[in-house]
Amino acid sequence: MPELPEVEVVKKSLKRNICDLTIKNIDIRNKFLRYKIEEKIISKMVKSKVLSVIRRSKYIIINLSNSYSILVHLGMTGKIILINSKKKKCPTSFYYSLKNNNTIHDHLIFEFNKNIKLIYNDVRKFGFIKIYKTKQLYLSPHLKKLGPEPLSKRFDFNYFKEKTRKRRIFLKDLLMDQKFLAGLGNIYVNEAIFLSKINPRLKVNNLTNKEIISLVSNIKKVLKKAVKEGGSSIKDFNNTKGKKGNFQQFFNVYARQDEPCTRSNCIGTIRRIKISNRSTFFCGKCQK
DNA sequence: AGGCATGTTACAGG
DNA sequence: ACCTGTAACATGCC
Repeated sequence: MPELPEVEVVKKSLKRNICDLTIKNIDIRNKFLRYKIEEKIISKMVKSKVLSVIRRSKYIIINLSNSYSILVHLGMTGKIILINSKKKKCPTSFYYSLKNNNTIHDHLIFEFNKNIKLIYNDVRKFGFIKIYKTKQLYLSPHLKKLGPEPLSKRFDFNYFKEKTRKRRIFLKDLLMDQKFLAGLGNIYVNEAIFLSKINPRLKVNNLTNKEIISLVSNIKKVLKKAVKEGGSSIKDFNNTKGKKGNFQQFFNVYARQDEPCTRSNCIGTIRRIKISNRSTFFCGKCQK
């Protein structure tokens, strides 16, 4: 589920649905996520109110009225599900009433007023929830070293050029590096590199100015489009209401190995290789 | 049975 | 101290 667009979609929904609500209870079903949940600390959040919900990179931050913040990362398979137990038409309530057997990966349940429940579900448990003093949040090891937001003005040609002058890694590894740019993952890196017609194994110090300009532009473009389409759903549901994203319909290369290149006028075939042990998709013809 | 999966980070070696 | 590459984490699906 979770690269920048998917996390943005979840954040938007949380913003709409839990701002101003008060936490009434926190039920810890399984404290062994990526980091062990400290029951004592998390239970201190009860009775506080949600002031705001924001996103930084692939992290969701829930700011509370008690001067603490909840930092959430969804890992590979983390999901946030919202349920309104009063509304029979609430899609997730419906889903939960049907698939009663599917709650084994519900690790945390926040109960708010107004009959709203927030469930943190995570099959692989690579995700986590941590509590920080709001003031110290950005000093946390998770947020401290992150590069700029791709959709911000800080991420531009000059930044890209400056940062890559001396580096000798593959383009794909650079874009996957959260210290260089925060929020891209395997899907959107593959897609952005395709749009710019560059070979993912090009060493970054060999990028031309033209190519850098193109990459900056296409990274922003693909992320905006993906957010607009509700993110990508590879399997299972995606947003907090159990609704799938649509961006997977717009994949040009991701998971399309052996298919003809999607670029008009290109007769190439999409290949799959490994870069740093992650699947990498590109057209051997138009991404030389 | 073994490979694969939207991610991060601890560690080793340069 | 910085840069780079590798392995590990836990679970499910082909």
